[in-house]
Amino acid sequence: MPEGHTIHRLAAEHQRVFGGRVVAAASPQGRFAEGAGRLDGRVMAAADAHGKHLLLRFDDDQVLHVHLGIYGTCRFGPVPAPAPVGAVRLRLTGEAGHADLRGPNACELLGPGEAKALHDRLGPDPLRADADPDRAWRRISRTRTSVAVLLMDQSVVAGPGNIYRAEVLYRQGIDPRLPGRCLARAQWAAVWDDLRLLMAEGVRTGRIDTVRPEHTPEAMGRPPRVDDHGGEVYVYRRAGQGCLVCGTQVRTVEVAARNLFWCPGCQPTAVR
DNA sequence: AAGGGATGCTCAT
DNA sequence: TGAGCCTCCCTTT
Repeated sequence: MPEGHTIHRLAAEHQRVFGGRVVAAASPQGRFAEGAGRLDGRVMAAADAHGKHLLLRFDDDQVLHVHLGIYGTCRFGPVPAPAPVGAVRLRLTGEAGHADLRGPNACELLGPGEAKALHDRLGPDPLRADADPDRAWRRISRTRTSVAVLLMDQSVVAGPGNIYRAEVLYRQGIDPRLPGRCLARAQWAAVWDDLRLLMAEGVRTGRIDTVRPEHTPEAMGRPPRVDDHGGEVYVYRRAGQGCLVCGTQVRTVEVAARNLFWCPGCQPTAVR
C-alpha cells in the first residue's frame, strides 16, 4: 500500500483525529510497550510526513516515528474502540477515534535531534512545500547509477516507490536504465514536476492513477480495463502486455530486488 | 485452506 | 546478495 502519498494521507488523518488532543497509547502486542507507556496521556501536537516516514510530535517534543515498510498497516476506527484483533503494535485512542498500527518496519520514539537527523538523511519529498529538487539533481547528475535506482533511493528523492518510479519514467519517455549523469537537467525538472502532480493527486484520491485522459481505454477505443492494485497505470505490473499507447510489449527486469517495468517503444534509450 | 507476492527497508555477510 | 520483518490480498486448490 504505502508510497509517499499514503503516508501523507495518514499524517492528515492523524492530525484530524488526534491533533491537539490527549491520546491514550497502548501496545496490545507488547513490542512497543515501553514507548506506548511514555506516550500514554500526552497531547499529540502535530502530525507530519516526509517521504514514507510518519512523524507524530507530542507535547513533550518526543516524536513517534513510524515506517510501514512493505507489510505495515494503519487503520482508523471509531470510539469506543473494539478489543484489538491480532498483533496491534500500537493503538492510539482519542476522543474522536482510534488508530491501530500493525506490522510496521519502524515504530520508535525519537528526540528532537534524532527527528532532525531523520529529515536530513531523506531527500526532497515532492509532496512537501520545503522540498528542494536541486538537492536531488546534485546527486543524480554526478552518478553512473541508473535513474531507476536513483528514484527508489529515499536519500535522493523521498516518497516515490515502485509504482510512481515506473509510471513517471514512462510518462516522461525516459529509459529507466539511463545513468543519472546522462539525464538532462530539463528531464529531471519534468520528472520532478510530474511527481508533484501525480503524488498530489494520489493524496487527494488515495490511489495511483497515471494514465492521461487521451490514453484511457475509452479514449483509445478499447475495452475498459482495471489494474489489480486499484489505479490506472501504463506499465506497472503490465509485463508482457501491449503498451496502451504504442502496443510494444511492456518489459520487466528485477533491479535491486524490485521489479522494474517499462515500455521500450515509448522509453527509448537516448543517444547522447 | 493454503500459498505466494507486494506499493520497503535494514542489517549481516 | 540474501535473509528478515510478519500483514494483507489475491490466486490456486
